[in-house]
Amino acid sequence: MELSCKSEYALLALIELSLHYSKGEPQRICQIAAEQNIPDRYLEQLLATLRRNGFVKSQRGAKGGYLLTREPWKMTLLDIISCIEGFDAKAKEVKSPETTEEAVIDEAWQQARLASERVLESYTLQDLVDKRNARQQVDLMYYI
Amino acid sequence: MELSCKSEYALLALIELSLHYSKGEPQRICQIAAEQNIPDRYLEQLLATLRRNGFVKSQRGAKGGYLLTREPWKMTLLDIISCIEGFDAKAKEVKSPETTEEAVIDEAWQQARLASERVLESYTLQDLVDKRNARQQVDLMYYI
DNA sequence: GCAATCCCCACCGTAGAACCGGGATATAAT
DNA sequence: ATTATATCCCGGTTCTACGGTGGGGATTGC
Repeated sequence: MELSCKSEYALLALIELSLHYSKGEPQRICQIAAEQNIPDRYLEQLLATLRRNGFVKSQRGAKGGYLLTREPWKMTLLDIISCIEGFDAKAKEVKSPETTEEAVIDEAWQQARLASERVLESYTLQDLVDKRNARQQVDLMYYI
Repeated sequence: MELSCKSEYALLALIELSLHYSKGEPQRICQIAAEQNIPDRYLEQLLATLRRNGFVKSQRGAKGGYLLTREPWKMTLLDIISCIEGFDAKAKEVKSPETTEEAVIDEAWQQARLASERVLESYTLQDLVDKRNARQQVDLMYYI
C-alpha cells in the first residue's frame, strides 16, 4: 500500500496553492511544477481532474493559473485522494452474489479500509501546511 | 483501495485449508479451486508463494496436496496479505532525501496505513472461519 | 509401471501509471 | 488588432503488474 505518484503530486500542488491562497493570485502550472519538482505536463492532467471535481478553478490566458475553490481547512486528504484515485465513480454496479467466505473476507477488508479513511479524513490541507511551516522553522533553527 | 484478486484468492484458499486443518489430510489444488471458484492454474502460483513464505507446506505425488504449517489462529490477515502482495521485500533502498512537503504528506499516509494494518493484524484465519460458520448457520435457519 | 499431483518456466492480453507532444482556445497587455 | 501567455484537449508512448494459460518435468502412492 504505497501512495501513488498521482496522489502525491496532487497533494503537493494543492499545498503549493494553499501557501498562496490568501493572496488570491492564480499560480501557473509551471510555477507549481518547478516549486514541487513535478513534471509539468503530467501535473496539468492532475489539475484538470481536480478542477473537474471542484477542488481548484482555473483562469485561462495571460496572468492565468490555478486557485483553490475553498479554504485549505475545508479539504481533507480523503477528499483529494479519492478524487485523484477515482474512488467516487466506484458505484460498483457489478454487485456479485458473494459466497459466505467472500463476504467474511470483504467485511474484514472494509473495516481496514474504513480505519485508514478515518485517518485521511482527519487531515485537512491546512494541517499539512501548518506541519510544513512548523518543520521548516525547526530546520531553520538547526541551520543557524 | 480495493482488495486484489490475488489476496482474495489466497485468503479463500487458506480458509479452505483451515476448514480441513484438524483432519491433517492434504487438500489438492483442484479441490480448493473448485470449492472456492478460483482458476486452478493461477491458484497454483499463489500457493507457491505461500509455501515459499512458510504459510503452507505441500506434499507431492499421488494423494498429495497442501496443508497449513500452523494453526489458523496463528496467521493474521496482515501476514497473509503482506506475503502475497510482496510488502516484505519493500526495504526501499531508494530513500530519497525528501522535501518538507513530501515528508509531511508521507507522515499522514503512514498513519493511515498503520491504522488499516492494525485492523488486518487483529484478524486471524480462525476468526474468518468462525464468522463463516456462524453466518452459514444463520443462512441455514432462514432456509428452514 | 502408472496415474496422480505438485513444481517450474514461459507466455499472453489487458489496464493503469507516468509521462510527452501538438495544436486549439481564452485572456491580458500592448 | 496583434501578440505573448496561459490553460484546454486529444492523442501517443513506455513500463509494470495483474490475472490467467500452457507445457513439460519431478515426485509419490498404488
